[in-house]
Amino acid sequence: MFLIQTLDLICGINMKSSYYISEYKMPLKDYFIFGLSIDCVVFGYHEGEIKVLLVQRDAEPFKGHWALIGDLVDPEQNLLDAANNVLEKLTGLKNIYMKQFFTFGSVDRHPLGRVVTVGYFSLVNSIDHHPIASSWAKSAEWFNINHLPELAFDHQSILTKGIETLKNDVRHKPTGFELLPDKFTLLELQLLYEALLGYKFDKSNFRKKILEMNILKPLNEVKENVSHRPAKLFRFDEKRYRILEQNGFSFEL
Amino acid sequence: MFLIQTLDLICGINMKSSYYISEYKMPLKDYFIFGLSIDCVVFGYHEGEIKVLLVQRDAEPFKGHWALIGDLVDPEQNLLDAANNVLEKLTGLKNIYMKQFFTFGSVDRHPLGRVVTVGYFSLVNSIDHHPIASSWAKSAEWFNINHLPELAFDHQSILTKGIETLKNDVRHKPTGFELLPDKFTLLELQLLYEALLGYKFDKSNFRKKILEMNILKPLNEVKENVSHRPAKLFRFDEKRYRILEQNGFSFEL
DNA sequence: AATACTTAAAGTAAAAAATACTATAAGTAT
DNA sequence: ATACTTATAGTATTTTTTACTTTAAGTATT
Repeated sequence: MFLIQTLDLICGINMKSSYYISEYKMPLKDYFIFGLSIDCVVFGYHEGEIKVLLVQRDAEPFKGHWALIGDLVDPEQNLLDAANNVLEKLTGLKNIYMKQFFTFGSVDRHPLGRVVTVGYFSLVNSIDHHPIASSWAKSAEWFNINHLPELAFDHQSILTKGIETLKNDVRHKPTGFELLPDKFTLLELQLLYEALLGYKFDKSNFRKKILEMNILKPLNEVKENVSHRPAKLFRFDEKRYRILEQNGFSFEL
Repeated sequence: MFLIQTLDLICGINMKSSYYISEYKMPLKDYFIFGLSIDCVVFGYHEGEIKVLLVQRDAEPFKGHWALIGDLVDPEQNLLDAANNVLEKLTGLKNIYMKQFFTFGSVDRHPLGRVVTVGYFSLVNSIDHHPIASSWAKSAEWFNINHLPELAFDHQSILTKGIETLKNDVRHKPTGFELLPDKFTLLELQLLYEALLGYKFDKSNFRKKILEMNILKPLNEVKENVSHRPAKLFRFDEKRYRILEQNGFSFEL
């Protein structure tokens, strides 16, 4: 499948300029020296705060610094598969919401050579799972996105861009639901959106607005073990949302 | 700067697992065989239609098919520089609005090997400039985005994603201005947005809305050579927009 | 020079939506 | 039984959006 070994041969029969515009400065195979990695911004939500999962490096360079979870991509692996693998290895979680948000490719960003990294973010509701078992990281921790430590490599800019993308998505798509447990109350939803957007909603109006959208499926259950009137539980109705979306509905809060 | 030649040496002294999580299946250097390319979706606007610039391939594979403009990235070149180069080589245009929108990395997407491509889109107002001079393309043409020919490689999906991103951006950011000449009338702006969004605005209300945003600078000039009352010309005031944006203003049409 | 025609630009009333606030219901804890 | 907490429904006011009307300012024609 990979023809790189025969590239020079191909070039020999004048394929050099047949694929692309450039007059190449060097043999075609010298263009095939990029490394590709995934860096994953894992968001969680706990007690009114948006968190991000970081691991502490136990090896040089940047020993002791915190970093995003990431890994080199195997040349036979698709990007999204690689991203899912990275997350699964660290947290054991599968089938998590994942979204590619930006690709970082500064020439100098990595000491090993020209490593281009694709940034993904994922939204996780079970903030407890993070069994760390890695040869290069000694611990993993959730950090409030407003109180971050110093990060390794260019992970600060990756994280910043990831946060920016999340905050932007949240305003126009029902993104946040992935951060809540499957069943949630309207107040829990409101508090999440307040944390994400950074401002308060009027309780009554928030309820009205979100219910009128018709994207929540009411369950015949109520919150248990609360010392006050228990609230009804809802579930996000993704199917319905997709239908509404196709008919021109747009989610706005 | 590039340490790839010495990677195996490094691996020899047990750096293998110090950067990343994985226990690698093969020598580290075998991960550095990716090619990286840029594919650029060039949007234009002419007589009420949104257009995209395509070139026709004059070489196998996909000879005769239309394709996005693109090229391999030089290992010593930053991504955005590479994207700007691609555009400049084909159109001669510099300092064009460019935005990275998605990275495509299917294992099988390219016959030369594992080539990951970063998708950019650009917005161009001078739809006339496209002096084609290339060894692999015989012509360049603007296509209405609703009437596209069959495309080479996976360019159909890249283009689709690019169009989707543009249409999405347009609703929440003042993106479209780059498609108009520097000075424009309110009706011209309205017609552009109608083409981009696919529905009509009430003229009077559109004017009111956009002027109240305070992101247009009125000029002391009017449209010339028209056979009716000439409209005032405006210019997009990007500086002002940035300030408003930081204060929480969000562009919505 | 008067008239017709086209588009610009301003204004206005009705409808809809967002907002702020009030009242009541349904549960737990003491 | 009473106090307390949160859920849930409702309503009146303000603001925004929408649909429509009127007037102004230019060109082209007769």
